[in-house]
Amino acid sequence: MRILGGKWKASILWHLKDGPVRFNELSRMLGGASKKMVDQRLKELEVQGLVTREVICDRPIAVTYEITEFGRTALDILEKLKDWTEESDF
Amino acid sequence: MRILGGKWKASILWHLKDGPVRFNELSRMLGGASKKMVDQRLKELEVQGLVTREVICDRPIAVTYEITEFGRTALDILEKLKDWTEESDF
DNA sequence: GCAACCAGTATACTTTTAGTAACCACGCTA
DNA sequence: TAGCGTGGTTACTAAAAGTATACTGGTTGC
Repeated sequence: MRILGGKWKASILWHLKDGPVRFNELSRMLGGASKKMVDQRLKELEVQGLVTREVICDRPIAVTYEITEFGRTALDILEKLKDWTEESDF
Repeated sequence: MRILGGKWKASILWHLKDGPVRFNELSRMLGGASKKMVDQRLKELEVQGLVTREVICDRPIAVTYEITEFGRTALDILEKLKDWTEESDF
């Protein structure tokens, strides 16, 4: 729970599952999350090795975030959790 | 995360896996958790249907908490999470 | 030159969660 | 009858998590 808990980490991983996504795109996907939150969570996920940060070009500054193989193993478990919540009546 | 998150719920379910446990016994098992914390989490788990509360009013007031079948399905997933954290280097 | 977009940073604030300490009513035992 | 253990409750504080808003410095397109 310390590693994957909180309001946003699972959502971030979920939104990265189909490939790299840019910072602002991700912010929009997450709707209610402030940039600060997205930024903080991404930094944590990067330190944890679940996500990688890549600067695509300096000129029009572009950064993408991509889920790692290790991050996908986390996502597998999060999907099981999701299935469980959907089977029950929460 | 809203359902199973927080610092104590997973530990409580874990300690109930081998059968009913009394309130104070559970408090001691959880070490650093105050009675208030244990009480609050148990109430939530009861509302969620993961745990049942039974008053065994033998005259010396005794209450036990027991994990439900549904609670065990949650425990299965929490064990997967635990395995995952142990495979990685957290 | 201006607006809008990019990837952030800074600061202040509110809300939620965790935790402490003291208390109650009851029963048992020395 | 004093002190312990049982299952709580109440009032409070501290810390973590999240929100809001403004800001920087650069780029793109008109």
